[in-house]
Amino acid sequence: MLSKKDTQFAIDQMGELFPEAECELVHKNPFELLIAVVLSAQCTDALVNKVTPRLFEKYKAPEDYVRVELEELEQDIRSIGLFRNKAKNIKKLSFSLIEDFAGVVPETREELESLAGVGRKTANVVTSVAFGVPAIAVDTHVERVSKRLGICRWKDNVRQVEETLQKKIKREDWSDAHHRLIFFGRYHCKAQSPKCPSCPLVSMCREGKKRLKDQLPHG
DNA sequence: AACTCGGGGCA
DNA sequence: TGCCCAGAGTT
Repeated sequence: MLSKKDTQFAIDQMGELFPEAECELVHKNPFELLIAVVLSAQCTDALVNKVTPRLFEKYKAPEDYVRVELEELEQDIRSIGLFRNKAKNIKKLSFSLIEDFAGVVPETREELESLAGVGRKTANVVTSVAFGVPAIAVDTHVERVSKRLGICRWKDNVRQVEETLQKKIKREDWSDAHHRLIFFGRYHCKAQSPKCPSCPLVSMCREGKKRLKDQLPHG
């Protein structure tokens, strides 16, 4: 596995490659952030940002989502993938917020994870972005990059990936590191054809060296 | 552990 | 135009 020092170096390099890497969700309150992150499951933030302005104009509070007809909510988010699941989850989640949390978005990961449509990744994003609790949300980009580079082990589950990253990265750097890993994974260390030949990290990357040697797909 | 949900992006 | 992407929930 990559040492703490090498991990830090790798993440610095990602920052140089993508200086623009930062949070793409710009929502003022925790409730809107929560809805936005739930919507963003399995699709890009850019796509979510297309529907949220209209959505948040129409729905201000959990009560608004509880009251609306499911079909109407589905229509309001239909340009996003998995809109039927998401509409259902948002209605359930809003109901739970009112019933269990007095209409206020809870601040702990455990409480957030009890809400429909909120898994570990979404919960981590909400606690870190809305409540300033440092966390590294492990999405598929973060997981893939961490495994390819050898920051964590191949067989690690999401939770182990998260723990390893938090151990190897200084707490005050978690937020930056998170976004750098995501940008690097999305645009450079892509799932299908990672850009190994032009990657500043191949020399320390087990997977990169292997892909080049074995002529595995790479761009 | 595998499958499902579904539109968007890219080859 | 068809393959691949991205999380959470269900079985």
